[in-house]
Amino acid sequence: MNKRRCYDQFCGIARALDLVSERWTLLIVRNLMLGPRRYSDLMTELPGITTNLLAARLKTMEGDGLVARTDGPPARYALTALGAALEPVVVELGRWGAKFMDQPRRGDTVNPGWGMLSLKRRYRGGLRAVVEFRLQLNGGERRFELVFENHHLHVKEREAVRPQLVVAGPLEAFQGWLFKGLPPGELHRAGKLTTEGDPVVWEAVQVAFGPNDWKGASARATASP
Amino acid sequence: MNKRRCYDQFCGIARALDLVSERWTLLIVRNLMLGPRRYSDLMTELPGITTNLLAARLKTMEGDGLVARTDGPPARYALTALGAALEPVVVELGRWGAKFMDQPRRGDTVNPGWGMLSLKRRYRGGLRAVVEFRLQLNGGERRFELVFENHHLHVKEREAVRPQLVVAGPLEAFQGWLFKGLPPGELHRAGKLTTEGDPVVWEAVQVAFGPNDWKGASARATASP
DNA sequence: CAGGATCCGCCGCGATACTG
DNA sequence: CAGTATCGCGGCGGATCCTG
Repeated sequence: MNKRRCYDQFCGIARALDLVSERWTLLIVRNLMLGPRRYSDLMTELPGITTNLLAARLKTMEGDGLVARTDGPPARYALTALGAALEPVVVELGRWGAKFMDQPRRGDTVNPGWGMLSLKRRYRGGLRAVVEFRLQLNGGERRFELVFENHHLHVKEREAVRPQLVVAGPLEAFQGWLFKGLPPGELHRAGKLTTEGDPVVWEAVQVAFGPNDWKGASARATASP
Repeated sequence: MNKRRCYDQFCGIARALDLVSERWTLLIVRNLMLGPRRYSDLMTELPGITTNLLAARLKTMEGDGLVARTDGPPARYALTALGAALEPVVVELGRWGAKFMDQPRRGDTVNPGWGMLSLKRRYRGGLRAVVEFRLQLNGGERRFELVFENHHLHVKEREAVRPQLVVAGPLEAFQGWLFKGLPPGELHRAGKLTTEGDPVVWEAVQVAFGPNDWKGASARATASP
């Protein structure tokens, strides 16, 4: 018993897949990238997963050192340093998968948090700031902290600590700006984005996000002759 | 019939996993990254796969546009541009998996080609050259073409076209140099590496490969507080 | 009610045998 | 050489049941 399926190949890629290629594992990592979550949070934010699989995955991921369970109550699951180091893998998967993201298909579930995570691969670098996004959606609000470092963007779902800029508005306004390429000044139908804080940072944030590389060749893609 | 298992989430990561998360798929991509292969080549170079699964994977991957089958004889499978665009995903998986590559475990199969591919993530950039590596191993020789561009290293298993440098030696000598950090001048037990061509390029190649980031924090890793 | 555990049916997977 | 056919098992999905 308890012998897991593995490739038995002396290769980093195969070793990695031994640990993360089971179904749901990388999506759990994705969701935990926004911050620690409770079991029930993951159940609702991972549409389609079943309780037995979530429990099993969290157990093996904890055993492998990818996530740590902080005893509660309530118990929370968080990425360890090892699990967080999967971020480049997840980001590159998202970059590649963006080619197929023209439209939501019927039956697709949508989560604003996933869109926030996709900003990681669009950040062009060169900014240093802490920004908070407040997405208003039917009756609620979700707050994301964006920490821009020189070559990396951190995104967490939580209140930002001492943000230099707060951008607030309905979800549709953020979508229009970030994913449909509308200038923030022309978001009439979707409602407007309001900002509070340093206008210089606001300008820089708009510049810092590259285009959504829908189907286009990715910036780092290999040219294949 | 023919409805594949998918996550039904409007998220690039989930979309990508819908296409490549089945078992063996990314390892087929890995092996094809070295160049086109025949069915029987893949069978021998993917230890553990069974013929029914290889046939099934190649069929769905061809249907998804990841690989193209060139009618033979002999028929060959090659990555399409879409499939080749998975390279960053595979490379980042290998970077993460390198943390677990201290030693081959018993039962592990080893393939020098996988080691050559791992050089992609270790290339520090800044070089422009075409180099050929000739790995001598029990009774045979395998030749790899390394094309160094400013920010990217191409690796194919084939004779290099007009290489400025040829490095030849037993497999163990390459392993000692590239994976055990021995200076090429001190490879006495493993046999020596001989070079032919531009000595300036040879110097630059030795500098161009960063350390094998065994367990260490990767250069681009996210620092997690 | 949060946080799981248990049971069952199905299909993806692995092993082997067989075919053009 | 390049696959197809068949079969058993275990991972997975769906549902229900337990326990603080």
